Amino acid sequence: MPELPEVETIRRSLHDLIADTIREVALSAVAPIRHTTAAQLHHALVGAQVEDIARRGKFLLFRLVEGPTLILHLGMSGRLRRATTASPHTHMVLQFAHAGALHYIDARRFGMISLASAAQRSPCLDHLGPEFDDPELTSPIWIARCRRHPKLSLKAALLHQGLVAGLGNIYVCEVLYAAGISPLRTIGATTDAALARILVAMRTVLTRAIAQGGTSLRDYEDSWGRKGGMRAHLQVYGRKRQSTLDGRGHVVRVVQQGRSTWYAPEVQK
DNA sequence: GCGATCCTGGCC
DNA sequence: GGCCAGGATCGC
Repeated sequence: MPELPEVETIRRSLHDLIADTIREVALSAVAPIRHTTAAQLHHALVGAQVEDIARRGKFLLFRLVEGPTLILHLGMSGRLRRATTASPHTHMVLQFAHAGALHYIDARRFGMISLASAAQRSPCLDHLGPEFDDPELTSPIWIARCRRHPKLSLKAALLHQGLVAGLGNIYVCEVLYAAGISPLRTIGATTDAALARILVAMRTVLTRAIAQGGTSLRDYEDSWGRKGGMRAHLQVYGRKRQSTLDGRGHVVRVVQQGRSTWYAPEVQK
């Protein structure tokens, strides 16, 4: 469900947990734990103080004052909620000394709960590309990274977390609309100038989406249950047989790699 | 590269 | 009943 702007919004909604201490950890029998065990999670988390909460791509990182980092990915349906009553899909509850309970809820269980060693090495994070706002991601470096994947469609390339971390289905469609380039075009058939436009569009769209608190289509909310406002600004995503929001084209849906792509052929070449 | 697969739920 | 869903991984 959540892409980078939604995960970033959730991260910001957890600010009051920093410096708080985890009193208890409860894990469901089917919690999507990866690369670690329930026992290791208990050992690492109970009694631990939160140093800070960071984000890497779509991953949330709870850095602890001592010990490893708790890594959460929300998959398609994952969410974090302040709550007192567990739902059937609550897989982890962190009970904090001051802030109360934080519930990790994930009906489809595509998300993951993991630990990174103190050295910050993690199989989850190792292959991620740069952050969209990394100042070292200059236009020439971006173009060079793209050129490693000449056969990939732009849709597939931007979804690939190893190229740049954090984009998902909504924002790939929106970025390519903002750049005026077809999602079906391959990188090999895309000019340097067009790739540079994509980098600019990515930064513009994601920055705006974060400012809007993310996109709430169905059930996305931050940890306090607040919805995001970006949906009202989407140009193409989900607008089947409608015009684009700005009225410059009409939106069609095609399927790439088994996933819906929304774009406006008159505007995106 | 691409499709299948992991899951549950909502909607037509 | 079938199709669709903010994702990522693992096989040909």
